[in-house]
Amino acid sequence: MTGRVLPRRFYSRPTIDVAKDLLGKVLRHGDTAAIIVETEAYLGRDDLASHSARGITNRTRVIFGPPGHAYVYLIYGMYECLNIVAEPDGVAGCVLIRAAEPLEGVELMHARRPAARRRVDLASGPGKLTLALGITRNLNGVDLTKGSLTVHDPGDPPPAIITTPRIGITQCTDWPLRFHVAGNPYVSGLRRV
DNA sequence: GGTAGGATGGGCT
DNA sequence: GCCCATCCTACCC
Repeated sequence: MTGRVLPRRFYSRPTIDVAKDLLGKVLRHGDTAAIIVETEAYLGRDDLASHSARGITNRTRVIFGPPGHAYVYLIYGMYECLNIVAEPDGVAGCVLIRAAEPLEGVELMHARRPAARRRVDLASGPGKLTLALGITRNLNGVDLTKGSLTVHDPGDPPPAIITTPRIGITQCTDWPLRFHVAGNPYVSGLRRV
């Protein structure tokens, strides 16, 4: 496999630190794997753009739970987004996985995403990424330190990180909580020539 | 090359 | 009933 599975303590830290440190790590699900190249931090309480801003509900319960678990939700009635819960148990905070570079199971990803003509488009967005890796809402709440959905540390040196405001939100639009690998062609929203 | 609009369903007021 | 952490297509330069 691609390095050791990230331990619980990796996730039991400030959400922003987890969001940055997830860049370059390998996300695995079933027969597919991809290198995380773009993330966004969603904080608790004062972050009105986060689902947890309004407190614990049936949907947001996972975000307040123990770190290292998956929060998967449906967006716009058609797509699913993968988040990874951070902060100690009882504290809200999660990291949206926005884009990844396909590593294994590329043929399977193309079959799941026929609209993607090129490899760089397979997982270059939060909805695309879950489709390519076959991640759905039935993985909501699963433990990422064991099971079919895991994150691994390939042991590479930390990448150079660019920080920008988050994308696609209507609240807290200026907060610098989006992170991506500098110069990486697999991030979302790039113009293709 | 660029963009406007539609698909589609769950969560919350 | 309205909002939404999105993506794709059609259409227009």
